[in-house]
Amino acid sequence: MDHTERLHELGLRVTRQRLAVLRFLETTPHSSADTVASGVRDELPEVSMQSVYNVLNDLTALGMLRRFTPPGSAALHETRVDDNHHHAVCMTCGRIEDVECAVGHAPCLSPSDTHGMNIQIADVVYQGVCASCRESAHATEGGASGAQPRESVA
Amino acid sequence: MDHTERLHELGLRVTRQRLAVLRFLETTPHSSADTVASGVRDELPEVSMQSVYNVLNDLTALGMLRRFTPPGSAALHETRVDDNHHHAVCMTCGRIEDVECAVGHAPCLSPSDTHGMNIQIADVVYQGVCASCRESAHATEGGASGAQPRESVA
DNA sequence: TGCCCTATCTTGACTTCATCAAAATAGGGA
DNA sequence: TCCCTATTTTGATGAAGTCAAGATAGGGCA
Ligand SMILES: [Mn+2]
Ligand SMILES: [Mn+2]
Ligand SMILES: [Zn+2]
Ligand SMILES: [Zn+2]
Repeated sequence: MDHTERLHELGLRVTRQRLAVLRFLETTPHSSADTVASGVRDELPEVSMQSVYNVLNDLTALGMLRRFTPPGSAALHETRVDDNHHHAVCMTCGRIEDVECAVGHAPCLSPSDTHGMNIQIADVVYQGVCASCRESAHATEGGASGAQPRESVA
Repeated sequence: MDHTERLHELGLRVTRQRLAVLRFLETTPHSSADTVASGVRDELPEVSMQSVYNVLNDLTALGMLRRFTPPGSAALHETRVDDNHHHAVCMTCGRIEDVECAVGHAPCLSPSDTHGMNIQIADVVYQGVCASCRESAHATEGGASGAQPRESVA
């Protein structure tokens, strides 16, 4: 089913803004509202930021988009919904990879003790260091150049 | 080991601000910077917001505190570190519960395919509806009162 | 096809959460 | 106790996102 059909199904109007956002996220998943706005403006120069936010919010609420928020950055969006996959974020360069669920079908939707909560979503964000960042860190061995995590106390 | 000792171990000065933040989070986990500031001001009325942010950032970076960011709200903090437990957030009232890891010891630190990333942290945020929110929703059955998820499109 | 209603979009102000920079303060080693 | 500098305070600034009101344009229907 294409985007137009799906929007109709949901009782939504098929606007250029909505289609442009959906098309953009189809080819560029894990995009922030800013990134979506820039990308969408290639084919539709006049879209406002507010419209991007509106579209992202509405389509996310209706399950046509998925959103997740990596620590320390803006919310990201993708069209891949309904498979409850996870995300790995590089702590050094910010790269993001999809990670299939480790435990089988609807994994991670069954925590050990939910304290009576009726769990509907499991957002899993792994943080680590990607291969290329490990290499460049190794290359500069103890030096102060190259990709660095942000400085800390003391 | 108490907070003073631990701060010394880390080579940090033992300040009233740091101790107050640690003491407050000991009894009130899952607190935002704002909540921490309010709580800390009971015993130390002069602390600045900036100091609260400084302390939270520094102690988090050094592993003395843990931080996680539930979707749509400010970052929360706790003293319970090193056990990689998870969190369940009620989508209606915002209540937060600790959830032990489902899969054993250092669970969730082993996703199926990490795309070469060296995983160090697994942040798992479950979203659902807590027992008391289910009840009050049931009580008002289709009505427009009571705790409601925020309104959506159309 | 053209009209009309209202969902959607645009504009512009505003909120919240958080960081930056520089001067004042206060740990803690000598 | 004195001094150095880590830490705190103060005040400005930035990023991400929401709110509200008027303008625009989908799309059902004559
Ligand atoms: Mn993804
Ligand atoms: Mn916790
Ligand atoms: Zn990387
Ligand atoms: Zn609840």
